[in-house]
Amino acid sequence: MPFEPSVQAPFAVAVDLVVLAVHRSALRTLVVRRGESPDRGRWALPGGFVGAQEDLEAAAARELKEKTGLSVHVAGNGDAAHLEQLATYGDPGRDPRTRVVSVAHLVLVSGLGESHESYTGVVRGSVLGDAAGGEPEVRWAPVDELLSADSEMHRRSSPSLLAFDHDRILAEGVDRARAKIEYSSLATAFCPPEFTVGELRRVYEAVWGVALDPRNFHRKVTGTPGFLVPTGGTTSRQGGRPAQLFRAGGATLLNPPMLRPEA
Amino acid sequence: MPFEPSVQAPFAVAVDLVVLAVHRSALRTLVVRRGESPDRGRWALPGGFVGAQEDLEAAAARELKEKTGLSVHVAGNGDAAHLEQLATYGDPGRDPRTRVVSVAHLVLVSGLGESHESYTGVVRGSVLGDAAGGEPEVRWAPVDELLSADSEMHRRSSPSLLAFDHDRILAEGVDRARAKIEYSSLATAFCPPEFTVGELRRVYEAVWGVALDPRNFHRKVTGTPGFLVPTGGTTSRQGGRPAQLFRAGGATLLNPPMLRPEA
DNA sequence: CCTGTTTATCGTCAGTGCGACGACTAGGAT
DNA sequence: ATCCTAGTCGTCGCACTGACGATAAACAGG
Repeated sequence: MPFEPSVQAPFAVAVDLVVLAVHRSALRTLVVRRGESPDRGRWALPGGFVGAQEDLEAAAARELKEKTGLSVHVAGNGDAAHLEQLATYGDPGRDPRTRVVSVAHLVLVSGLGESHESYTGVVRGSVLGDAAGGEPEVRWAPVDELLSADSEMHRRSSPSLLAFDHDRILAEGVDRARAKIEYSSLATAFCPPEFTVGELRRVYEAVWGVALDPRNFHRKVTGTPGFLVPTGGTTSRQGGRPAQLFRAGGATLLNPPMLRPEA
Repeated sequence: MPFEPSVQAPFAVAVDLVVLAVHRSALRTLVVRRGESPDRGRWALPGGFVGAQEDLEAAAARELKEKTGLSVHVAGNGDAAHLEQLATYGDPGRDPRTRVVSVAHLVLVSGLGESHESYTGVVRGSVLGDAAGGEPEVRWAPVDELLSADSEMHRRSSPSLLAFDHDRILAEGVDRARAKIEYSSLATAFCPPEFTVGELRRVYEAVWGVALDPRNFHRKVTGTPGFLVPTGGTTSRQGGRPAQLFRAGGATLLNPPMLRPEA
């Protein structure tokens, strides 16, 4: 009994965003407090419905722009964020209202400005007033909190912190980021245009949640051709001995990869 | 001007399948000849629309069952095929009829039975009669042909062999498979339940399109704990000295990975 | 039976890359 | 001056890989 294609359900198609940044040695993600009816008041990943003539990637970029003001150069090493498709979630019943198929996207933004004020400012400064009138509540939540709450949910079967199936989406987005900085130069997307080896190392440490040996890390990244190009300048914004500044090089794939400590 | 969610277009949601197998030292994919109006007569990836209350993965498994008769153990090392989500394609205009968002899936099936008859039989034997009445034309096409035709398309701007944007979907599916057998034990999904080291090596050679040193390959796979489990039996179905038979072990991630020759 | 062919399996050896860690450098703070 | 912090250069041993020799166990054909 083959499925009959002429009977088609009314599908809604949405995009959800896992926006990741490293701030104060923590991997953080952007969450918004829901003002709408299902899961009202819970935190959720930013997202929205796809327009009738809108490309999926364009919808994701538009949502990002609305929520953070950031532009994306898709797969481009420009001044903007990195955006890529993550996975699609379409369980019937994941949204109690109607059948919603949501295409999740992963966004990596530069977040090394350590001042908390200017950091949240990148969100505050550009959120357009939503239909509800007031500014939506937006937060850079440490991923650890959200995910450990998730595993705690498994133990005590308490409801998760995030609405819908957004825990799972976040977990898979974080997994993807953790895996991808291993074999690509994507970690530089978390850094400002110019950065030091130490700053890049702190990105890896925050994303992986491990400590890396500064000497071996330095040898590895400076020894991989095309990964980093020195700009000539130095900075001492971290204290200690001034460090060389680098830009991201042309290489996107790291071969051999950056090894993540196992344990 | 934020996008207004209340205005929602009529989306159709479909699944497309990149079904890969290794047969006669070639990586092949399952294509069906279209009998419907757009691109009628062209080859296309198998696929179909998602049911109103149907999960995406369930829809993919159903389509696979209808087209090949194969069952899937999702992420299970059982007797059946491997299925995983690949990516979602939603460009407006990718289907001239209506807005179709298609969730592509990757399926790896065991195909080492070298008899061509029994091999196509796995398709023939179980295709349910489609609405059109006759049996749909189904073919295991070597991936090289389809993709080289694709690159030829770029040179001479001739229309591609596959309908819609299925060249791109196939290319990304093949890329995923090529990348994934590098750091996971997924290559065993191309093999029957019991197989020899040489058979596994020929899978790698077919998927990557390279020649591997039999001695180093043997050392590598037998030296990785949890990758292969000897069953005790031997076989000489390949001619030459009889080889030990193995089953896939519990390990799913290979660490260190199987290295793909660069050049 | 002997020989060539095919495939499987075991070893050897040199080169590469990584983890562990010592040593030195160049700034700021006290 | 002395500590403290962070960056940078070296060294050593180990693990793994690539190249390749050698042996083993089947079959085909003379």
